[in-house]
Amino acid sequence: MLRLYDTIHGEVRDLVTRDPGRLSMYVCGPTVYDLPHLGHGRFTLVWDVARRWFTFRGLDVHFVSNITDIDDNIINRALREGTTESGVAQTYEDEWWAAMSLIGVARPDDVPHATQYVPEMVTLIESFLADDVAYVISDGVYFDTSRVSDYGLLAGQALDSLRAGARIEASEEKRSPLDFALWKFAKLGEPRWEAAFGAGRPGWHTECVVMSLGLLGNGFDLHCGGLDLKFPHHENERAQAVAAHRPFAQHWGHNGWVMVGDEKMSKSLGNFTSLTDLLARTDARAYRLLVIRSHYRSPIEVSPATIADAERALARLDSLARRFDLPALAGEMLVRQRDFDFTQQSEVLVHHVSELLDEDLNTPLAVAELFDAVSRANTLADQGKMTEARDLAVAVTVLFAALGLSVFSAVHASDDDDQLLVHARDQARSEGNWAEADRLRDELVTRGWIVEDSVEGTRIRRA
RNA sequence: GGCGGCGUGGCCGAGCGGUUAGGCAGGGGCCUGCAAAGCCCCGUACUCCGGUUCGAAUCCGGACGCCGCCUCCA
Repeated sequence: MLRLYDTIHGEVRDLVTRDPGRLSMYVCGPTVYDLPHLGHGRFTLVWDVARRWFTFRGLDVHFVSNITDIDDNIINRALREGTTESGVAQTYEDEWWAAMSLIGVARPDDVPHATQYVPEMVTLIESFLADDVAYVISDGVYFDTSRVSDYGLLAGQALDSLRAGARIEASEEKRSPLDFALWKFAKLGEPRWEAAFGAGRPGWHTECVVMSLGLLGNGFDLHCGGLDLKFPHHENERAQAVAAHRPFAQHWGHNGWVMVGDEKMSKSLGNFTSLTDLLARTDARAYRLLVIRSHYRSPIEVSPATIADAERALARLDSLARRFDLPALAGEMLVRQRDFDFTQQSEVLVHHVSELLDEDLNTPLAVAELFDAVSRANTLADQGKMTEARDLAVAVTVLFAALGLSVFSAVHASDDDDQLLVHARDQARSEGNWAEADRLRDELVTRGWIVEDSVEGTRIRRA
């Protein structure tokens, strides 16, 4: 049984699915008004890993993640740059998918865009107004949080204590500081959708509840996002579902922050690194390895040092693939356990790792187990037990692939001149002409290769 | 003010009462023509103070320090 920490209950619980064998999963996606940063990178990696693991274990996962393509930040950016909102959204959505592709995050099964769901949102807001769960003030339509008796469930706080701590908001018209905008009336020149209660645009919290329920239906299984969405975003989604008398997500997952030094990386602190920048100068797999080396609910430290550490660890995995000449797995492809035949020894490894990952996605322990298996595979190979060694190495790469980490021999295309040098070196070595062999190695190194000898002859890979 | 989390060896990072986490870096050795890759050995950590226990990094109490949420944020 797969188990996962649930935010509402505050404990690891069985991940019970609405339909046997099928998992419906919604992850709050980005608002596309800027380049993705490392925090986006982490949450997409964490839930991509979850999706992949659940899939590996045999679940038929329906994975939905939205794009918020209308929002104040988008409007502001369009104003500042003298372009259109849709232009801004398109630009940064393109950047988003480019980064996702580089980082190996598989495309969701459905990618709803907020602007495509406005009529459904209007209908929902109308029903709230009819039920007096929502009210209109000068700048928009607001949700009356006092109408949801268990408001604060996700935050683990009662309405009263939340209200006591709430800071003063700009609008004095709101019945409570906690009430949130369902709809913002359009000011002059702003994008607008017509509605009986006044032309405008939807609020963020309304978008996600409409899209998740719209695509996954009542009582879908799992709703995920970064820890900072727990409150108020997810709470407000939930409140709307409650007010609409629709069963909502049965299980909630939240991932931890990306830290810079001792501070959370965030837009408001301005201490963020764009994912796009990182990927331009680093093997994207290193970031995935860095992410899965710690638990998804823990904060992670991202710095040049921790990235470099992960890159070197990755090199160890790649050298295993190189040693056994293993094919690359993962990428867009989601691997499934049932598609592989494991030998008895490998089966033991798969079993151990599965136990760790099935229990709240304990990727750090799983990774430790896998690195341990790397050593064992190399030891077996050193002892000449190549068949056993290779079986274990294959299992390691399959399991990493199940986490979306593609392990491969990073041999990039070498041109004919390089190959001539390699052959010449093999020739020199077979003749015991060490001086010439060393000279040829130096030349290959100058050309940007790392040279390794093996029983099969000289092998080169990119430095 | 309310709620939650954290403090582990040079660094990252697990651990949920007793056993080697793992990675990276460092030292020694093996292998190798020399390297590289790989293998073996080594470090003996848990903020502090009490308590429970045969035994605590792990449970309880307290202190100190740090972080986050309650506002847009992944």
